[in-house]
Amino acid sequence: MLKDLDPLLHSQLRLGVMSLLLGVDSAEFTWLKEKTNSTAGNLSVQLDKLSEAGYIEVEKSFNGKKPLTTCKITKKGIKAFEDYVNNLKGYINN
Amino acid sequence: MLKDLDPLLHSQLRLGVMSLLLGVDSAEFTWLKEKTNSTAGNLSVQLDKLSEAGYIEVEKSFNGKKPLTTCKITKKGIKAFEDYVNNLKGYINN
DNA sequence: TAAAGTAGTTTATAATATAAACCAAAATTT
DNA sequence: AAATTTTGGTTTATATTATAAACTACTTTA
Repeated sequence: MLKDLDPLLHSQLRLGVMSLLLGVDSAEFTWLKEKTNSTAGNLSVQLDKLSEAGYIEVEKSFNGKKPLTTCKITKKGIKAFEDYVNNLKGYINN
Repeated sequence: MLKDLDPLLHSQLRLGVMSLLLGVDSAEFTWLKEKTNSTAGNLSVQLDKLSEAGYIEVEKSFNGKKPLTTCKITKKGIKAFEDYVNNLKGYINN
């Protein structure tokens, strides 16, 4: 039977962010923005959602005097991603 | 680079319908409703969207005097599904 | 023949995604 | 050195989407 897909991950931009974060130790806002080809506003909102869900950790610091936002996937995020992929397979593997 | 996901397919209910239709010759409205665990209203709307996109064909007939809605995936729908899955793999494989 | 069930559609509302507008500071241009 | 543009974002408004509620039309059952 088809399993429900975590609505937090079933969003192109949030899924893209999570996918990218899985492959790195941590990532900067601007890098994610470039890689996902998203607008800063949209990315900012979606990062907040992932952060509130505990799927990522967002650290806001300064690089000299410029703001620097760094993101890192959490254990919970990795688990959620894996579950999502497993459920998704029910849809796409016939 | 992450490819865009067809927004028509990147919806749990519509993806579920397409997935189910791939495995059968054709399917009745009530069967899809049961399998996807959706409400009739939601299913009706989403079938319309898939139909308008040419991803499925919807045939409305009568079973005796009861309405009977039958759905069938189209070639275009199969292609769109395959493309969607391929693009999705960029997000979930690694 | 009244009530309940079937098979849907239409419309209204809630949720979501996205874009536009904005902010503060830094770097660049004139 | 004052004005303009760029960087790195956030906030807010709007458009899109999903979902639920209400409705239609007909049928079956009590």
